[in-house]
Amino acid sequence: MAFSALIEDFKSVDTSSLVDKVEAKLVQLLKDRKLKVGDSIPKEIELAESLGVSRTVIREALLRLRVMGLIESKKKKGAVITSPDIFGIIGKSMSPHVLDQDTLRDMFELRLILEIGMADFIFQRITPEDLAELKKIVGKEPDATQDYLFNIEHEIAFHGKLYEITGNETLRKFQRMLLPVFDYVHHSGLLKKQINNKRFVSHRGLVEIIENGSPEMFRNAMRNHLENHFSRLFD
Amino acid sequence: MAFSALIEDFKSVDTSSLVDKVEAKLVQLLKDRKLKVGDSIPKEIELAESLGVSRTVIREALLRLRVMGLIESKKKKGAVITSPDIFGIIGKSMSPHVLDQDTLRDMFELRLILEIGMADFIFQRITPEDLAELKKIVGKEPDATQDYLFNIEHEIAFHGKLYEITGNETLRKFQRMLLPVFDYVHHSGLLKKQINNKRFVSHRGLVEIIENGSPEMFRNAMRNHLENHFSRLFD
DNA sequence: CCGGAACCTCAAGTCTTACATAATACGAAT
DNA sequence: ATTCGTATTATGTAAGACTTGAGGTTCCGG
Repeated sequence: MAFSALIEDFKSVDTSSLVDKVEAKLVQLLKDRKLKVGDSIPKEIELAESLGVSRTVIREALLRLRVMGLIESKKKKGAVITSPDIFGIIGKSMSPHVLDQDTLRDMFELRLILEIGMADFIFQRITPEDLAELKKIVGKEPDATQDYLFNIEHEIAFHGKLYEITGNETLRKFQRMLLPVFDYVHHSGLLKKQINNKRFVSHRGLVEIIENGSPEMFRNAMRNHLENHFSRLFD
Repeated sequence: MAFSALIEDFKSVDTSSLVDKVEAKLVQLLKDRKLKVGDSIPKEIELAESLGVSRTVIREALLRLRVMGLIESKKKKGAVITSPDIFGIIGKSMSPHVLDQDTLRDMFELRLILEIGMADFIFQRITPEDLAELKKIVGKEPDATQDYLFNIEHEIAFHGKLYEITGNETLRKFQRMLLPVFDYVHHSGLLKKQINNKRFVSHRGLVEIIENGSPEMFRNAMRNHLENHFSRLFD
């Protein structure tokens, strides 16, 4: 079919803007050069001249890379490669208000998935100090009647510590990004079912399992601990 | 100490650039106005005038929002709000080559966490059609001696289907982002331990559990299924 | 009355030039 | 030699002009 081939050709005319092309070229340049973090790239003017476009276009392309966290530009040094802090970047752009409801719900679920799934890493990497700190945290565990804000604070401290124990920095960042979303979903009217405050496995119980149990036991206990959230999703 | 207080004061001097401020103002504007997707924001020139800065600055601020996926600008229409596709955005910026080793390893682990943690959602939301498709996929499960590429393809098909079953679109996007990273880490020399090809619980076994078992059983089976990866991390 | 072609308009995209700012390098002065 | 100031340099900000392409309008022909 000469026709479909032709269509394909038409499709392939680049509808992309100048900046798009430059951006692609720069990214490719970065990849090719096997750049390391801290390495610096040519000056804006040099790039402009060598690519035959204005400095404006170069700046816009560089700006994109900067927003994506690929580079960082200093006043005199020019631009240097940086290791992108993925979730830091998204975190900025992602306040709950701008996300649609489906995504919000998805992220709510994502937290549950993570905390159940990370059992093995907790057991593998926990140190005696970690355990001591966990015990200290649950030592102050408030009962259900206690002040609401204090409960929240305690929740964050405990679960945050668990993430920390996994030794997975990316996971922690991810959690920090999820945190406001989770809170938002939890309290906005997004989930129809009411908040259930039955207590299942407590933080104390989880720590007990971390100390004497297995990842398998922990997963089940955590699943149980999170039952209040699950029931709002599933019932 | 008057000194440290002074230092604190000095820290609080506004080191942010003009564009930073404008960006913040715009984001705030978006939040305040309770904008809906598809709504459009003022023209660049108007913004420039009303904020008292040059169009250049406005453009850069807008560009940031665009890169973050908050807005989209058309030739004549001006800029309109869009629902940000979080992982789509990062996916673009995030080829394995630009990530440092720790982050790569973190993301490798993240996949393991997700697949173990998502058990409940699979059981809750699977449909008979999903189950049939899973069976069809494992029906073609290659044995270990088979062609390497075919194995990869099969892996992706099977695990990808599991993500799909969870009904969590954000999770799927996250996985698609993780995929190349996982593959990269798996084959680069990042993990010292050799690839182990012992077979543990098979895909077939997982499907069997999905059909007749419980989330609890599935988590353990999946943990076992992924043992080859875990052992490379832990041993 | 309707369809559509030619034209117009507008806002974003691109380019150019000029100046401001901040970090570094280097040299002079104490 | 240390310190201060100055020159240099590359990014940051500004302003103005021109280009482009998508939307709207007019007006002609059916």
